[in-house]
Amino acid sequence: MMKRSNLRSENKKNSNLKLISSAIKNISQKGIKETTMHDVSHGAGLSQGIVNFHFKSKELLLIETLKFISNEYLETFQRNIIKSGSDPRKKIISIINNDFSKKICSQDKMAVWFTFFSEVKFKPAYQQICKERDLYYQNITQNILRELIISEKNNISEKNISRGLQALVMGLWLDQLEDPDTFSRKQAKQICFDYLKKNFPKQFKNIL
Amino acid sequence: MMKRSNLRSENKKNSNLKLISSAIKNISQKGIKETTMHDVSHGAGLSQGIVNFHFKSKELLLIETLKFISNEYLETFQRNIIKSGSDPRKKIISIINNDFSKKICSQDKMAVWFTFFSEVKFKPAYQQICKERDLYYQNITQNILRELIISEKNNISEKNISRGLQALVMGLWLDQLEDPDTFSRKQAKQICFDYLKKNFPKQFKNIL
DNA sequence: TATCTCTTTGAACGCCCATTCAACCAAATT
DNA sequence: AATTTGGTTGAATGGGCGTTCAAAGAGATA
Repeated sequence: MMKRSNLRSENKKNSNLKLISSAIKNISQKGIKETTMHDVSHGAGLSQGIVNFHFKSKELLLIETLKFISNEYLETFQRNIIKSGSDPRKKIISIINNDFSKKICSQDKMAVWFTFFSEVKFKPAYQQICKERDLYYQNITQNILRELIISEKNNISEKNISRGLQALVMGLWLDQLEDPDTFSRKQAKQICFDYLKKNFPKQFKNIL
Repeated sequence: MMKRSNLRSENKKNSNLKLISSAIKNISQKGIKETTMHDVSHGAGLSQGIVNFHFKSKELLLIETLKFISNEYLETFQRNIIKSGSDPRKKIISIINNDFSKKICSQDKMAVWFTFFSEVKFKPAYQQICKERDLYYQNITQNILRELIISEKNNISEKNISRGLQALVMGLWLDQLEDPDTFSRKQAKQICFDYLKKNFPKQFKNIL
């Protein structure tokens, strides 16, 4: 089982990755529909028919591409939470820092995300991937916020505040797309921090 | 000048409107790229070449369609503010009520909005229309929030809170798309009201 | 009624692009 | 070295769709 020919499978993985990277780049510059198979394969330094060989069809390539950026997001998300220890305040701050990090909140990535979002309604496969990522985010966040609510001893709705925070992040991401000139990641973060501060004044008074 | 043949110009207007309505319906069900000229014209009860006659090209039809829903939004937005008098609290509440009204925050409309949003980066014409709408919203909202900040006597950033509120609304709209089953307009409104309450506790304590 | 103008029709055209596939090449296996 | 397996190429195919346009229809004008 573990015995796999080396060079070949490495090359295959490489080609897969190059094709997905090329897809991301092209989608971020032109959108899904004006990205052709030729664009993707040549962007990866390969030739015409290769995408169909590796992914069967354009649609399946797109699904793999969405999975890829979704996983990439979740990985840094998890890594950052683990790094921040057990203090719920630090955990939620690390989530926001991650959401507006240079790597995650770049114009290209946002363009790709929202391109896929806009198709979610018509493509069950996309919806599933997005929903999974959302649920994961929501569960983690909601647990952290629950701890904060208990410590703060206020009676706000855990569901509403976590949904609100997630929506706030998404809305600010969208600003990045619509208004790249006046958008600043720093300001976006501050807006999220203010949201936390107003909801948990005691706990965040001195650290934000 | 005012003398215009009656039946003809009426029919023309009618056809225009029918085509735009058909475009909205089709886009909300399939997205822009899978909506064909045939879909649009036949959805309007007309035939193949007619869109090109009225709008020159598919792209120009799309631009007119975006203008149409943008105007529709702005009209109810303005009407609602005027109706709510001069109390800034009532004005901001009416904005939120409008944003999550059945007419504005429907699945179809949201699907169309986000379909266009996702193309904003590649289509200057779309960006202009969206940006204009955004700026209008932002100006009005910011003025209202300024009044609230003064009354409340707190020193929060007028820019940040207005940007935050707008992002919150957009993010909640997006929930409607991604998660239509668990989304509720009532809950979305409540999340926005909570946002106001936390920022202006004195003024909203007893009315939300 | 006859003529002119505006609108509508739908077949025909041509481009674009995803997909296919025979031929080729390189790596693994024997 | 010979054979098998797997990856790559790029020309050819075929379907879909935006656009064009000649012809017809309907309203205005005289």
